[in-house]
Amino acid sequence: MIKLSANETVAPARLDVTFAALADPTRRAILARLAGGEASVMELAEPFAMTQPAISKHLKVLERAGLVSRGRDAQRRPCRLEARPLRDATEWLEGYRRFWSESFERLDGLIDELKSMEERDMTASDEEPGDRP
Amino acid sequence: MIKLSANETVAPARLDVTFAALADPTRRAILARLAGGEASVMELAEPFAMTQPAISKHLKVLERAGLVSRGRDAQRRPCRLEARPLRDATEWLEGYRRFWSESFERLDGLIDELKSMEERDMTASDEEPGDRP
DNA sequence: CCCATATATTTCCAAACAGTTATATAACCA
DNA sequence: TGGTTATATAACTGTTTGGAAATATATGGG
Repeated sequence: MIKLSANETVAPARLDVTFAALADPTRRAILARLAGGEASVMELAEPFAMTQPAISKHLKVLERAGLVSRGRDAQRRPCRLEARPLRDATEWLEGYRRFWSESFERLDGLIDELKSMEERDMTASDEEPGDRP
Repeated sequence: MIKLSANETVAPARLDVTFAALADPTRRAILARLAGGEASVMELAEPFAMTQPAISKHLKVLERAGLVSRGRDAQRRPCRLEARPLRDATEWLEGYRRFWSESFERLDGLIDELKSMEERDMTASDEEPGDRP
């Protein structure tokens, strides 16, 4: 099993907003776009058949979820990907890896070993009862 | 980068319902409970300050998302965890690993190598433009 | 058959959501 | 200053969601 110590858990409310933010294809596409670098609201809105205020709303959702941060460049408010909540979500999902990974034992062993090599800076927080398998 | 071939992508609509299902703490707690084995609706409802129909609704959401399947045991409808959508969600998130994993290169190399050892049986499907970073 | 148990369905409500249009703010430029 | 561009906010609308309450269905046991 992947061992996640107490201070590596994520507040359930944050997972709520993270998963909710990811549950929309427009927002996932925005994240995908931002994975290629910063972009302005206009640039982000361009591929979509949607008005600019709608995109601004989506960005606010992403911002509230901590998935996007914004700067200031003249009248532009460039958006940047903030992947930290994605890591938290991934780690929550990793708790279920054994249910679908056939070579879970080996894979987990290696991931676990490598995890310990990374420096981690997670904030401690509580978890609803049994939110971890 | 983690290489995901075309037939390993997941239909965006499925990610929609998967992430939406995961965006609720009650449903995540139900999944956590099912990670310990099958359970009836009554057993699942017991820890919550919520009526049985509410739990049945949550189960229907999880079922529509493919996260839960159900059997029949007399008047009980035991629920079982189906982790396949969790794998799909995890794999989508893996596409962003390089944005938060410091030792991404090494870790990715190993995961990728191990991935190729697992037998995969994914259905081919399209993806919205740019839904992958 | 009647009854109890387990679960599902229906109806209703309030809140949240995703989108629109119209308007406001903010920063630059001439 | 006034105009233009970029973005945000407001007000409105239709749809979805999470929950309660009541009722219906299904299964097994006397």
